[in-house]
Amino acid sequence: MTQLSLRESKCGDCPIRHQAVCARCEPDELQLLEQMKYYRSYEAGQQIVWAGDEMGFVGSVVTGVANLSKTMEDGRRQMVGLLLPSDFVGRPGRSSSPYDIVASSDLTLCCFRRGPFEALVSSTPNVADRLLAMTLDELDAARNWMLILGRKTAREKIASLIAILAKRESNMGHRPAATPIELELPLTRVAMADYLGLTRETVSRQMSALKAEGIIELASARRVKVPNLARLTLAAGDEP
Amino acid sequence: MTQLSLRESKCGDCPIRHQAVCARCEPDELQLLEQMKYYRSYEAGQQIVWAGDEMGFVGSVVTGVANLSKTMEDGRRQMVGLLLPSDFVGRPGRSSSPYDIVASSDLTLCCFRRGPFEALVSSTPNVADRLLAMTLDELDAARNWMLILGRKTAREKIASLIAILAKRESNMGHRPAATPIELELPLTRVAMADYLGLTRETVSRQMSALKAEGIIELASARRVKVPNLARLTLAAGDEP
DNA sequence: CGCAGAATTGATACATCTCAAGCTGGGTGG
DNA sequence: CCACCCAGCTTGAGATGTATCAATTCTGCG
Repeated sequence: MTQLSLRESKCGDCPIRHQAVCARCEPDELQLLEQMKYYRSYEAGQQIVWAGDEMGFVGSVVTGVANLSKTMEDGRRQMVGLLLPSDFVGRPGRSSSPYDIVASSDLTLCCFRRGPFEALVSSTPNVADRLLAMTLDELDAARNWMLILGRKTAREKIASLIAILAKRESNMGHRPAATPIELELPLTRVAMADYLGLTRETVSRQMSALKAEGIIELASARRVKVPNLARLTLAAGDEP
Repeated sequence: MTQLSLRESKCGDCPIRHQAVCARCEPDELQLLEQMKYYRSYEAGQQIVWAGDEMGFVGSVVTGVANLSKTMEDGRRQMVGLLLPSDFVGRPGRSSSPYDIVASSDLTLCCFRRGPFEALVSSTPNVADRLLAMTLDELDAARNWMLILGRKTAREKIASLIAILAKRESNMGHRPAATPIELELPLTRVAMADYLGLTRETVSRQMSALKAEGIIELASARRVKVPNLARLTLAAGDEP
């Protein structure tokens, strides 16, 4: 972890430099952030914040995957946010999180103490603008997710989730559209169930069904290959 | 409509002056908005924007209720936003809406052309800040809604929706907590079904069930009385 | 009064959940 | 090196909640 902090101490080298909340910053603004920032690391499965807890910082996911979830008293849980590298954690203007935040995989956050960061947002339109744009994007994502939760079948839900991850994966590598895509699921079956409003058993069954149809291939439970993204998108109930 | 426009032409008299995107504006800023703004009126059921359409304006709901929804090719529809007075419509930085926008009731919008509004957002931190705060609130609402869609039973879903509307209603009137609340549902049964990811028949049955249990009373299909908000909240699966 | 849209109610079908058993793969200790 | 274990995953059989299909019954309104 210390190693990581050292390696990534220069914002210029940061892997999320051009997607995160700092994306539009000019060199002088970046320097302000550089002075404020510090890294935190978490292991897969580790709880970062409990719903209702005080949360003294905000930050960006640098590497790894985290998730936001809500839990009912009787234990039913719904994931409400999936945070991939460059996504923002925490809310300026509020000191506690209404969600549980958990590291789905090993995770590194680039953090800022809340007070100083809020001051920076007020004084730096390039940060405020980027934060607004990111929040609006998240709202769009949440609304697409609502369509999945409310109206799609279990099969379509699974296909939708894999398609989302596959698209993110294929954008990273700038591949041509028709190439097969391979990816490692950053979620357990239970986490997938919590994402999609299903049970673990239904997730398993639908994964097996998609595999039997040749829409996905499974090297292991977590390693998925998508030979044809268009077919997967079709199975997800989305127009290509 | 013309009458309405005239009546509401002064921002100082506007019913949503202190909740909408203009809430934090100083008098001089308000004057800028005052010059830019214009009203649009829609009748109940009227389509405001089709998904994918060009949308040259943004605005605030002044009176009435609108909804955002997504529709799949086979006709399945999921509502993804319920816009009540003071809520913001449209997204700065994007010229088309990814959602259908429909007036659920007779509706008045306070509109701004997109270009000038975006310029104003850049130059007026009081507007930008308020817009960020409103967007973050909408994101929270969307995430609560995701819990409803993904994990609640039909009965809990109906109770949740009525509770949301009842709370909004009771906040308006500043009543003491224990008073019975009466409200007019701003949605048809079909719209409720689209909100909750159910069918109209299931909505009807669960409404009847809640009525039979005395958790709600129905003067007509649309007029609901909640004798005891705590009981309704309990039926919604939320902690009081 | 009578019509049309909205809402309710009933009977049945089906997708997903629930409960219960196995399976698999990777780590650990004898 | 093998036996065991455990968490994660898969599969099966039956229960159940919601959708679907099909009548009615309301309700507001011309």
